[in-house]
Amino acid sequence: MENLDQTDKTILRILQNDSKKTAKEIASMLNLTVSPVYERIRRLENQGFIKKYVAILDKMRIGKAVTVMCQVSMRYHNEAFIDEFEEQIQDLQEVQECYHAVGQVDFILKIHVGSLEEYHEFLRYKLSKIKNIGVLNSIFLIKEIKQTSEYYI
Amino acid sequence: MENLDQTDKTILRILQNDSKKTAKEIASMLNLTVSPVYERIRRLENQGFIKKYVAILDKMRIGKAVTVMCQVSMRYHNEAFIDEFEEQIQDLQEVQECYHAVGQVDFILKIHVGSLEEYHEFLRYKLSKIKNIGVLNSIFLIKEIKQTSEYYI
DNA sequence: TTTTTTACTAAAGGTGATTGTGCAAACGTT
DNA sequence: AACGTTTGCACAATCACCTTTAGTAAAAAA
Repeated sequence: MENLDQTDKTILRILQNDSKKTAKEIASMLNLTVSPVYERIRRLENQGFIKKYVAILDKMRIGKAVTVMCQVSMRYHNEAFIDEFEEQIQDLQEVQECYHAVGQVDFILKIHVGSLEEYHEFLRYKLSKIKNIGVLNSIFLIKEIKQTSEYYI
Repeated sequence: MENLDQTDKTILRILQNDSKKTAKEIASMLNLTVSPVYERIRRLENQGFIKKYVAILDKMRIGKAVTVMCQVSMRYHNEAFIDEFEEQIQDLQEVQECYHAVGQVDFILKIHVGSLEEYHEFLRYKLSKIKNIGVLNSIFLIKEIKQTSEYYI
């Protein structure tokens, strides 16, 4: 019940790369009929293996030419400040990802903006407004070597 | 032709969060009928704004409990070594993302594995096998504050 | 004004999603 | 070995939506 067999894994691999594939197409790739494939997909959804289906946009096409990994360290590490930081990050549209890290930095943020000017404004008028930020370190990503949402299973 | 109007942007925002939404549902959200919505979606696909549709898995559910940002600097910065690195990264299943950076480090990798043990093996038997790697710095991500594939448009 | 473009509504045919039934193989138990 | 249970699959039928086409209206350009 809990485990994924090889067929499940193959279905997940296919859907991670193209969720528009029909149950029919997947079935013929697996030498099955539609219904077992359909049932498996529904089970994978209901059991939470598949979290959601999304469209992936071309970031250059929509004018997000600049990607930055922003490393943030807090000045003081008390719970209230941390909570406040995490809350405020949610509302920043430029922040696509934010993680609490362990090591040299406290947080790592992935930022998408249209230009260096926009990034400057993001830093100056949004990120810097959050209290208690100590060190702030920007690493600009100038080329995508590999970029996927797929997990290997 | 080239630009996105407000309707396009709303459609893209909806599809970035749930690509299973039907044209019918989107149409009713926008107070439109089905065909203009459908035509716009097809146009957004054909013009490359929408790159693909994917299923997003729950990484904990599929046993990828450990996420690491791995910062790599090369020993020598000649083109051949760089190209070789970029090629070999493609084949590493644990690497979900890899970017060429500018600043203190040369590359940033996002790694997903099931355990610290697995990460150790990844470093030892896969990443370290790549020639010319100098500094290698692992930052463990212990909590997702924000995690999406959506671009704000 | 005329032409062209753009975005829309409406309707219809094709296709896939969805569901139910039944079969067959595998497994566990007696 | 025989029986019951479970699991996974095939088949078929219905339903909903996708997809396309044709036609209309409004706005922009000539």
